[in-house]
Amino acid sequence: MTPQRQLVLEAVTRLGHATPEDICGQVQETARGVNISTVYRTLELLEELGMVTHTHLGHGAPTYHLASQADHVHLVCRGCGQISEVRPELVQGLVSTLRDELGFETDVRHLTVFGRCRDCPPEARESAEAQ
Amino acid sequence: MTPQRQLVLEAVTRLGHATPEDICGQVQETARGVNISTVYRTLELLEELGMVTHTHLGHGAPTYHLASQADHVHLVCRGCGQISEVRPELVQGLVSTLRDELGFETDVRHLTVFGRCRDCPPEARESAEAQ
DNA sequence: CTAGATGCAAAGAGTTTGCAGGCAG
DNA sequence: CTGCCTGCAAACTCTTTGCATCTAG
Repeated sequence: MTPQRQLVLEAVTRLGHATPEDICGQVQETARGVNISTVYRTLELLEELGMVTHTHLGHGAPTYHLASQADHVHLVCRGCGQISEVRPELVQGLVSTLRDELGFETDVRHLTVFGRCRDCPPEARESAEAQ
Repeated sequence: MTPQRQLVLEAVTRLGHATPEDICGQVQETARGVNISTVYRTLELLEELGMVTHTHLGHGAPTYHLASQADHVHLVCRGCGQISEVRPELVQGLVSTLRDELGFETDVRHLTVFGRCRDCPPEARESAEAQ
């Protein structure tokens, strides 16, 4: 566990929902010389170790979470782009169904549901282009 | 509706689950000169018109479907990379819960669930790297 | 003639890789 | 000394954009 790795882990902890670039920026506030490729390599490593996970909240870069803080499902509103985290219990039904009917084990922490939130009219044209 | 657009639409129809590059290849079997940027522009247009939709089945390029054929949910196995389509009824519970509790309208056609299929042991290291 | 559509090439994000140098065991 | 880790630069994939040309109305 080198200083750089420590810093990446701290950045993920502090930021939550952070892209590799966000993380790199945060790390560089402490250690200016750290390279983005080190961040990518470290994230890959931390993910293999099961310490962080990522999910895709739109078309751009993925976002990283501490695995221990990742126990929730993401809702992304295509109207306003708002991202909410909801209790994993809300998808327990789905998870059970998939397990019972198909033997499929869902990775709940990676699950992202796209749609439209209460405040965004169904017709509104994509303002945030969340995909 | 130009010939190129017609061809893109036909390609999406024929291929299903196709990336822009796949589609471009298919189109070029009929009209050699068609450019990938035309494919991108056309897909964007067709999507605005509600004729096609896309979803993300992994870390790479998105895949496109005819909107009329897209009424299913995708399951992606992180072990073997297999993609299955399941009846949207399996997620009705989730959709209803999100609507009733949060007023959130789920876009079922865009939903992709990652996990591990019956045949892939939970421990197996990512062989297909589907994210 | 005019507007929109196309092909091409270049630019842009995001990510990965090869390599030389550095540091710890 | 050896191996892992790092920074840097280049390469790569996927996507978008600017521009000149073409074509249908």
